[in-house]
Amino acid sequence: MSERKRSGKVSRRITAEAIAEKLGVSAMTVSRALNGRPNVNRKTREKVLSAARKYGYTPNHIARSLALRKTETIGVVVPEISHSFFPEVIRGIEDAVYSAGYHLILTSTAEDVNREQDAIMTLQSKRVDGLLISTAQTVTDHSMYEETIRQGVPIVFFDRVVQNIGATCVSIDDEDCCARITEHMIGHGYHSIAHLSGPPTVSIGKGRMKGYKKALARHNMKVRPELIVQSGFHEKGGYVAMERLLQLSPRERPDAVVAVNDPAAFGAIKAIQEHRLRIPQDIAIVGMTDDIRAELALSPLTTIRQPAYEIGKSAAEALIEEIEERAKPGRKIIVQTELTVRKSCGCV
Amino acid sequence: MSERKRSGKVSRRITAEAIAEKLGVSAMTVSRALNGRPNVNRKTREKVLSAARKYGYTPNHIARSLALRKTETIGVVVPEISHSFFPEVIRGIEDAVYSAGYHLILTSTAEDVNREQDAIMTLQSKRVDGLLISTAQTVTDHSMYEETIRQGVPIVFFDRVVQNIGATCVSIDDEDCCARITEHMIGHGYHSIAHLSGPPTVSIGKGRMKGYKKALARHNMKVRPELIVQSGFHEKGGYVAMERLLQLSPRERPDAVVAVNDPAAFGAIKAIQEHRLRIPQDIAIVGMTDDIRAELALSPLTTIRQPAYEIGKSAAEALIEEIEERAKPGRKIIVQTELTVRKSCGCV
DNA sequence: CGCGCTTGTGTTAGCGCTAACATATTTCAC
DNA sequence: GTGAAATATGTTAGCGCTAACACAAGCGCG
Repeated sequence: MSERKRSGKVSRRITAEAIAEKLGVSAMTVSRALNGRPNVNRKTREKVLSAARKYGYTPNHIARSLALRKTETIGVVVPEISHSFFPEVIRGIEDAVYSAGYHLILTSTAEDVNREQDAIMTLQSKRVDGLLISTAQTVTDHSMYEETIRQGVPIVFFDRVVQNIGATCVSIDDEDCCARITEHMIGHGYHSIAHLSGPPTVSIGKGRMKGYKKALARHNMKVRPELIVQSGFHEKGGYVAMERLLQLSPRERPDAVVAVNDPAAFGAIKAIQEHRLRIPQDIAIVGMTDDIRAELALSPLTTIRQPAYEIGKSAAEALIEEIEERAKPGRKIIVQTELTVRKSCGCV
Repeated sequence: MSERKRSGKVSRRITAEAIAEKLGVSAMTVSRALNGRPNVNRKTREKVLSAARKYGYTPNHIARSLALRKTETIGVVVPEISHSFFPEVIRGIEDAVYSAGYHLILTSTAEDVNREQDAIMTLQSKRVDGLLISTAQTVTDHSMYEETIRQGVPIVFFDRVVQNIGATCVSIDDEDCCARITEHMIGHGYHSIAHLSGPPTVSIGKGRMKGYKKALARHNMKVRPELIVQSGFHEKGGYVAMERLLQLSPRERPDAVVAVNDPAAFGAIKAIQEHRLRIPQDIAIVGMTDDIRAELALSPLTTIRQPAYEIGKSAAEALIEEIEERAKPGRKIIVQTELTVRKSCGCV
């Protein structure tokens, strides 16, 4: 029990062992008292607790994690944090995680595959007990996810999910959503409905495209390939894609647009307005997500409300269940959505 | 070197020591090779690296942290994550932290003092190397911050800062900002300018109030107490506060409103519209923050752009400098702002 | 009154890593 | 070729905690 420290910088922090020494008990007794384990005399426990308070003891979670081989921390990997969707998801995650006594290491990948790989690696180094991932747009190789799971670290995907590798996925039913909102447009009597689509590499992009086509098919409407333009998930892409649609001759031009999400819709709205067309009279448009800006838009955007908070919360809860082995991985959890009708679709 | 594990659950993960054994070298050599330290034979280093790759070795950062007494992790405490300001700040933090090789544990307090205390405690338990804090609205007792600093954990406050306890603060010049935008209103010729104020317990609330009064004073305008209503930082408070102002008799009623931030302004706008008053003709209004919704509002909101990303980035950079002892704590870092003129003030 | 049982506590060792020191090997000047 | 410096590697111990086992004392019970 050497009193020397190796580095000059002496840690001011008191350890459980130091408290033990002061009280003339063993470190183990202190540990037991502090963690509320049984088999500690009431008197002893009180002595320990009051000493801990007195000396400002903060348990060293790092040492604890090393000894117990668990960190009570989960890693979150999101593609971005700027827009309203992910913060809201994170809020849901935070709440669930907090009440289960876990913590949250947040990494964002800026939609970059390399950064995502990097993030997953370092989160593993930090020995997170599990991972919550929404994939970057360009990810196509899933081997790292599989490897992570094989190493015993459960993953729950949310929103942008990866099916078929045995991990639990939490998302909305993209296909159904998009079909519903497309049918809403069909119900309005539009007959030339365009789709600004997401990248086909991402589950959401694929699912929504499928829903769009399905809705058309159900009403015997032809899919016109020139009316499907890939916009991606961001405003800028929506703008560019819409510009492209507006180049079509007036006869070919769509009278309605189903955008893959709200930000893309905002971009499209900007393009439509620049062409001095009216929404919804000249071109109606709807989005999906319910971005906080949707209500404020010049022509308030009809959209599918995607309950970001609930997605985050259920994903976190599912992950913690799997970490604590109270549930098996590989579940599909669908979060309910609802159509939020405003004006951009042509309703009142 | 017992081969038995205590728990049934055997860790599949390979350790540096296991690699050492396989290669017939010592654990130390492996450690040196992996960490790029000098004094390792080139051949040996390559052997180690390729073995590490081959066996899928992930360094155990927990053990490393324990040995080195540093975690390369910083704790972030924010009051909320839903609105556009904090996500943007976090993005700035994330970028700075990522490029310095640190990581980020995020906690949000929901504006609750107890949750904040709790968060700081557990972050300390996790032995974060430093803390980035934006205080909850209701915090008045600063002893925990001081205690944390005394324990050797640097804190950098951002946005909602705590002065005079020796910690570095990163914020905008609240007083100056609010004075500028108030003077902008005075320049428009409004002579009955109200202020929706933040809570006086928070640096921002105090500073902006001061700026508002200063601007009036500079132009020999009287401060009329009935025109100062506390709204807090959120939409709802803005709405309620504005309702109160609208109860005033037409003679006393303000012709312009300076809101403490954009969300409060949005609440106020809602109240104004419900009273069928026009913005800016009947009542002009300005905010501060530049919320993403500001541009989209019916009468696009004139505001002071508060560079959230830069605030996050400089705060994180400052903290890391202090952690690495390249800078001393107690600095005041002011981030520049700019007036963003739109329509709600009466311009154009 | 000796047996097992419960309760309280201590001891030992190990989680996986790395600093500091110790030792072996090579390099090279003169 | 010899001593000193430079390079490469090993050994020991410790970061702060806790599981597993060991042990001591007090308990009731037939």
